[in-house]
Amino acid sequence: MTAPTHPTQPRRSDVTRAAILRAARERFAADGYERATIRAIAADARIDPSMVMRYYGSKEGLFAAAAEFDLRLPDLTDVPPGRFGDVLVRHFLARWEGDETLVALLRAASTNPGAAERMRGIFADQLTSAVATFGTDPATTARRAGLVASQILGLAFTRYIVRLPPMVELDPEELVSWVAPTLQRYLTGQPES
Amino acid sequence: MTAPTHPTQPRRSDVTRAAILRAARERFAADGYERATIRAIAADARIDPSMVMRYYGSKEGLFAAAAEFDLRLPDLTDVPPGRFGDVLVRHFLARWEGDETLVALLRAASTNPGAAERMRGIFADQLTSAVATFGTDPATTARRAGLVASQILGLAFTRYIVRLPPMVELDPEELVSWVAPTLQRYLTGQPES
DNA sequence: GTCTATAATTCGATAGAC
DNA sequence: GTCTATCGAATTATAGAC
Repeated sequence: MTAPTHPTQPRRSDVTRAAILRAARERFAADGYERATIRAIAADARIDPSMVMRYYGSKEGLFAAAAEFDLRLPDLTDVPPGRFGDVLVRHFLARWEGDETLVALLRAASTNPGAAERMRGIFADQLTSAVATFGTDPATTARRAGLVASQILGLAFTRYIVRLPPMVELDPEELVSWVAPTLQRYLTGQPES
Repeated sequence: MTAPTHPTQPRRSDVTRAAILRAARERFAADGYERATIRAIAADARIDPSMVMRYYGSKEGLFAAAAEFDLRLPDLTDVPPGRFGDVLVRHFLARWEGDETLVALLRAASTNPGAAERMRGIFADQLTSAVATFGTDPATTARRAGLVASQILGLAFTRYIVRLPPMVELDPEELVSWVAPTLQRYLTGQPES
């Protein structure tokens, strides 16, 4: 382990590691866990396949590193209660289109137990925490977060994975206007009698 | 091709074929397309792996046969317009829990292009037809069907695939009471202004 | 740090005996 | 119709030279 001459000067290995991670996210997002091969990822990153093993130990290890993800949910305490749904849909749409990591995680979660576990962690921890910040009955917090997750993941699944034509063609503003009321009710409403 | 002595007496091969299909649905539902192997399916069905190839030609052919699915959507013309959402959620929940074929299709659709194509067919054809039976503006029919699909598939994805705890623990009646109004608005409502 | 060579599996698919 | 034997390809992972 030789220290770099300057802390701001990345070592060569850091550049390689970053290139591997970027290629891995692309492949996992496009092909899913099983079909994405270390060889293909290495080819994309223009490095030798053995480097992937050297840096990440195994395919599982590589996926774990590549699928690190933070929803970066906004603090809802600053948002008018009536606009929770609107803010959340917009946030998720932007987060989704700007970072393919979550698509990779979504695809992999269907077949890879580790990916499913991470998915549960992200939506059970990060989303539940965000829902808990405003004054919801604690007894219903997890349930509300789960319902929000069901609509958000269903949106992503139909739009980015299955690519259902009407869901692909909807522009973001229309999508927001349809889905925001759903999330709003899951977050602050009551089930129908 | 020798005809059976009685039409009601299935040939031996029919029994074998049915056993293969049942095992295939189980494996595809549990493991997804790539991890489900012909060898494992054959072992479950207590037959030789080569039989699978003989009857279905290839792994793709086997999946195509195993993932045949009909949503069996009820005729909505007999349903009071205000209860469309309620009827649909109940129908989907029952259909989902009673037949693992759709779970197999859902898992496989994440990574297998053919499965995704079939998924698009099912939800773009069968569901859109059902939505079109009542007097919706034809211009919005496909969109409404797509939105319904997003919530229905998100429900299935979180409950049966990722197994998000709050979504697994919700009993069917609670689920219906939360999700029915969502579908109702997607089917008959307008987006928020 | 990087690459070559290869081990060790596993899979889909085929050929052919019975 | 059923099974044995096996091919050929692809994969993850390892060992070790440079």
